[in-house]
Amino acid sequence: MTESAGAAGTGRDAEAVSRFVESFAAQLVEAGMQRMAARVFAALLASDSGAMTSAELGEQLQVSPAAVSGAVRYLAQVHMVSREREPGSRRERYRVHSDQWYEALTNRDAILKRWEQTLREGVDSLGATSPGGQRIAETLAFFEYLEGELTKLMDRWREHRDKTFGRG
Amino acid sequence: MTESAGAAGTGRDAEAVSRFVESFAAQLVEAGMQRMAARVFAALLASDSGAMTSAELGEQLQVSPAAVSGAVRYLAQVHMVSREREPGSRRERYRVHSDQWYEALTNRDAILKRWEQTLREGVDSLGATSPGGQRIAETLAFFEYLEGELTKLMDRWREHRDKTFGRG
DNA sequence: CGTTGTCTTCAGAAATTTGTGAAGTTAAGG
DNA sequence: CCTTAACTTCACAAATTTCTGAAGACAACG
Repeated sequence: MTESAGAAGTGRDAEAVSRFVESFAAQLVEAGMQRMAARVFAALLASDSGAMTSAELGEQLQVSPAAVSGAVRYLAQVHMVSREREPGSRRERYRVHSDQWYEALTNRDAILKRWEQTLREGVDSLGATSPGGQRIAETLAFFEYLEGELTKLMDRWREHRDKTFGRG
Repeated sequence: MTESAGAAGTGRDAEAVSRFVESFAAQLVEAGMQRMAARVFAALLASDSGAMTSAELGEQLQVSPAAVSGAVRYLAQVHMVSREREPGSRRERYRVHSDQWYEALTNRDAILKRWEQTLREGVDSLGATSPGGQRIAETLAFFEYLEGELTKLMDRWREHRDKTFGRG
C-alpha cells in the first residue's frame, strides 16, 4: 500500500482507488447499469468523505462535466446518490449515504410494483385458467411474496447493521 | 377476450399474447436484459406448454433463426431457460420451468459472490481503517448478509408455493 | 453414406447508446 | 444589475450493440 507518484500528500493511493473504482464499476455495468453512472457511483463509494463535486469527479474519471451531469441525474433518479447544495457556494456535492443500499432496494420495490401490474394484465387477458395464464400467475405470486419479504429483510438488515457498526 | 383474426382455432388470442409479451419484455429490458432475450423469455412464459421451438419463436416474434439462437444461448447461460432435444427429431425445444425464478435468483447469487470479492480487494487496497475502506466494508457486509438471507428466503418461497399451488 | 432439416457462426448493416464541445441557464458575489 | 462560476441541455460524432442473411456444422433418416 505505498503511494504512487502523483498521490503524494493526499494520504490516498490514487492508483489503488482507481483500480477499485474501475473494477467495481465494470461489474455494475455487467449487471445492467450505465457505464458512466457506475463509475461515478464507485468513485463516490471509495471517496474519503462519501461526497464529491462535479469537478472532482470529472478529474478523477477523466470525463467532461456533461458526462458527470448525465450520470448524476440518473443516479439521483434511482436514489443512489443525493445532491447537496453547499451553502454559500454555487457548487453542488453528490453524496452516497451509508444506508445507500437500503434506498436502492426500496426503489427496486417500485419497479417490482410495475412488473406486477403488467403480469396482472397478462393473467387477465390470457385468462386465469389457461396454462399460460397460470404460469404468469405463479410468477406474479412470486413477486408479491418477494416484495413483502424484502421489506422485512431490509428492516432486519438495519438492525443487524446498527449492532455491527454502531449507530451510523 | 374475443379471438383476433388469424388466431382462429388456436384457442388463444394471438394479439393479446403478443401485447403481454411485448410489455413484459420491455420492462425486462428496462431492468437491463438484452432485448431479444427478454422477448423470447416472455413468449415462453406466456406459451401454453411453457416450451417452444426455434421456428415457433421466430414466427411469433418475427425475427431470424440467428436472433433466436443468440437469445437462447444467453438465457441458457443465466439459467432462465433449459434446452430439450425432442427425442427422434432434430428440433430442440426451449423451456421455462415453474421454479424458474428460483433458478434465476440462485444464479444471481454467483454474481453477488464476484461482487463481494471485488469489494474485499477494495477494502484491502484502500485500508480497512480509511473512510473509503470503511464505507466499502459496510457495502460488503450488506451483500454478505443479503446472500445468506436470500437463500433462506428462497427456501421459504418454495414451501409457500407448494402450499398455495400444490406440488408443482 | 448421401440427403435434408435444424441450429450455429460470422461478417457486415442498422440502430442504439454514450460522451463531447459549445451554447444556454441559473444564482452567488460584488 | 453586472459578472462569473457552476451546472445543464443539445446536436453531433464515435463506439457499441443488435439483428440479418449466408455459409457452415451437425445429426436424423432413408
